[in-house]
Formats: sequence, structure tokens, C-alpha cells
Amino acid sequence: MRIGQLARSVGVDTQTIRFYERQGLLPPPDRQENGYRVYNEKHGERLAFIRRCRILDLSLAEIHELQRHQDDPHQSCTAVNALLDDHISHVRSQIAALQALEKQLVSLRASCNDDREVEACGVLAGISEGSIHPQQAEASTR
Amino acid sequence: MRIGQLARSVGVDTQTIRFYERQGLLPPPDRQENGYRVYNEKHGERLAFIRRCRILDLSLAEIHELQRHQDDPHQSCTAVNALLDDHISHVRSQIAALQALEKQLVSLRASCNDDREVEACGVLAGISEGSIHPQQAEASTR
DNA sequence: TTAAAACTATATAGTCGCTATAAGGTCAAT
DNA sequence: ATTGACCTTATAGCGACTATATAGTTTTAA
Ligand SMILES: [Zn+2]
Ligand SMILES: [Zn+2]
Ligand SMILES: [Zn+2]
Ligand SMILES: [Zn+2]
Repeated sequence: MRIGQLARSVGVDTQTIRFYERQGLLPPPDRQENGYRVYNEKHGERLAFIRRCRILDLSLAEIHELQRHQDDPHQSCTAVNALLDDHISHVRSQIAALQALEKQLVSLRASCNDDREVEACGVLAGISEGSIHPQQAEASTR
Repeated sequence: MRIGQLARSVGVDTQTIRFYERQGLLPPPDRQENGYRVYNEKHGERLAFIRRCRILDLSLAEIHELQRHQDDPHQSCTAVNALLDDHISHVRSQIAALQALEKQLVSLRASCNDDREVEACGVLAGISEGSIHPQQAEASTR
């Protein structure tokens, strides 16, 4: 199986596959005489695993760590579960930060209707005043 | 006022101020004979405006557009309000995507307790199976 | 058979909003 | 005279790709 076929089967770009290889997430496959990469089923499974982790918004570093644990199958899975717990709490604090942000934005928006000159725009005035305060800065983290 | 003092007064790094200048968000200030930047109050207000926009998670491009409107004060503010509406809906779809993600993660986490070998870890098994589906991909957008 | 299309390879730069580092010039105080 | 705090520019790094450039290879079709 060459790179294009693998890419299509998993639904990623070929560049992404090479990128994961450079990052050490996907083991370097054998090469044909012409230098083309040749993949087997293991590679396909590994790649699909990575993609499913990415759908869960796990970082490449987190995926790396999961792989380390997978390769040591008789250890306790406590660390794996803990990794997921941490990830869940990251997601939750992102949600909280975004909800607080939404609140600020909605109240800002409420301070203007559409029939004003820019000069009198409630939105611009609201930003220009000091009534906006920094949050946990978790919304922008990532 | 030199760059360090301005930076301290607004709570940013001097690098950030030079960065905004390069991006065209902050007008190039006058220079002393030795090349040092000299800022006035207008610069301070402009910079504070940028920072408050950033707290609201507006992109530099969006801030740029707001500035264009500010510099044309007798136009209608409809576009400003619309920009904010768009931004609010971006934030809302990010929240929705993250909430869906949280749900997936929590259910995945529920499939394992801490007393297993990695081999039998419900979390890893859950990821390895095909039961994970892509979302709107809004959580990772940004 | 040959030419075009489709595929593969590497290397490099761009995205976003900073942040960090390097290597140097300027200024005040000791 | 030297330390230290400040300023300058230029360059690289973050994360997770994505895009482009350039070139070599294989497959398909005229
Ligand atoms: Zn995480
Ligand atoms: Zn308005
Ligand atoms: Zn926006
Ligand atoms: Zn487990």
C-alpha cells in the first residue's frame, strides 16, 4: 500500500502522513526501490488511532504518550485514564472561558442598534471604555 | 514616552508593541535621534483598544476592520455590529463543538476504571474502535 | 511510442498571535 | 570604566498542519 491509498483510506492528506512520520507518531515504513513508502495494516491502524485521537482534540504530545502506554501493555492503565481526565478538564475550562466571553460579547452587542453613525456606536464605545476585563485566558489557549 | 513605559502602562511586552506596529495595527511613532520610538497618548489609547479587543478574542484582522470603521466616523455602524454578531456566532459554535467533545470524552472515560492493565484499558479500547466520529471541527478552528 | 496525467519524493514557507533569542547600540549611575 | 537598564533589528519557535516549488516515477491513453 502506497501513501496515497493509505491517505484516502483514512481520509487525510499524504502530507499529513509524512508529517506524522517526521513527528515520530507513525513509524517509518519500508521503501520501494524507487523510494516510495510502503505501508502495511499496522500502519493503517496506527494512523486511524491518531486520527481518532485528533478528533478528540488530543494533542500530538498526548497521543505520543498514549502510544508509549500502548507499547507497554502490562502496566497499569492509571496514567492513561489520568491523561484523559486532564484533557477533559482542559476542555471544560475552555468551555467555561468561552461562555464567559460570550456573555461579555452579548452584553456589548446589546449596547448598540444598527441605526447609528460609527461615532455613536455602542459597540465601539463599549470596547473603548475600560469595562472589559481579562479572563482566565483559556479560550485563546490553543 | 518610550516603548518600555508604554508597555508597562498597558501590561504588554515591548515585543508585542513592535509586533502590532509591523502588523499595521499601531501607527509608527516618531523616533528620537538615537532611533528610540516615542509614543503619545493616542498611541496609548490605540494600544489599549487593541488589547481589549484581544481580550474579547477578536482576531487582528477583525481589529483592523474595526479600526477602519473608527477612522470613518460618519458612516453607519451596521458593519461594526455585524462583525460582532459574526464573532459571537463563532464563539457559540466553538462552545457547541466543545460541549459535544466533552460528552464523547466523558463517555469514553466511563468505560474504564483504574485497576486494569493497559491491554484491557477501556479508554484505549474505545479510541481504537471506530466509535469516534468527527465533529463540526470548530473546536480546533483557531 | 510517446505524451499527458497521476502519483511520489524532498525541501521550504505560510498560517496565528505572539514569545524568545541573538547580537548589538545608547544612556545613566557608580 | 564598567555595570545595568534600556533600546534597536533580525531571526526562529510554538502547534498541527497546509501549500508551494521542484523534481523524479508510474500509469494511462492517443
Ligand atoms: Zn489535552
Ligand atoms: Zn454600533
Ligand atoms: Zn471572530
Ligand atoms: Zn484504562
